[in-house]
Amino acid sequence: MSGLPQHYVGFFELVQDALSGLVRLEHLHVSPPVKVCAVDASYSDGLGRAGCVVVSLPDWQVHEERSAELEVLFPYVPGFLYLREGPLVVECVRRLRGEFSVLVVNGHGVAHPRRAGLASVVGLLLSVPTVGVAGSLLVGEPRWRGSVGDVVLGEEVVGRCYRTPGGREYFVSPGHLTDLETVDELIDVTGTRLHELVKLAHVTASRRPSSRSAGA
DNA sequence: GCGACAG
DNA sequence: ATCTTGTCGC
Repeated sequence: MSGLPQHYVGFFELVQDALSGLVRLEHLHVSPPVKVCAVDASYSDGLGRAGCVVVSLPDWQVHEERSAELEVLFPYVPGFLYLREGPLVVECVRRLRGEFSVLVVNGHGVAHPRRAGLASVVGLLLSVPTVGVAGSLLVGEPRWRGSVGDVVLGEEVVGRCYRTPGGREYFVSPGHLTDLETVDELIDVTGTRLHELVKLAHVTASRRPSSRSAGA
């Protein structure tokens, strides 16, 4: 019922533990104007498709879009999203030709049971700065201070949270080569619309690839 | 044993 | 995530 062979779960946990030991949370200064890349995945039948989009801030101009399709081999299991979406995301971002400062991943970074969510794993494998943006918490609890706040895990602040005018809540955590301050700076630039970057990536991931990919 | 649980 | 009609609101 778990969706993953029981005896493999422990192994995948070890892999994730090893990866989390390689995660480096260091400051990446983000100030406008800056190009960021957002990535997300979509599914149809047994096919998965990731889409990524490079957007400049604060003008929100789209500079490049790319996508990648792969057969889906893993089910979704909380805590193991990297097995399902990691390959898709990595392949998609690798197809980008242009540059970007930070990769925004739909999922958690270090706000994870083993401190290595999809955003962290992808950042490690691609050696690029990443942050994770999620619509709900996997672990930890929010400490609201108005429309923004901290995501606390034990005694440690592992991320930030913010509430949109519409009441939606989002949780942001560093993935790799970024830190809480980077997250704050990103939220400063995008306001309460950081998740809209992921939304753009989702549109790209949902759109079937045109004969030849688009770029700048 | 029971509930929680990114996408 | 994804499958879908109706419905609420600017």
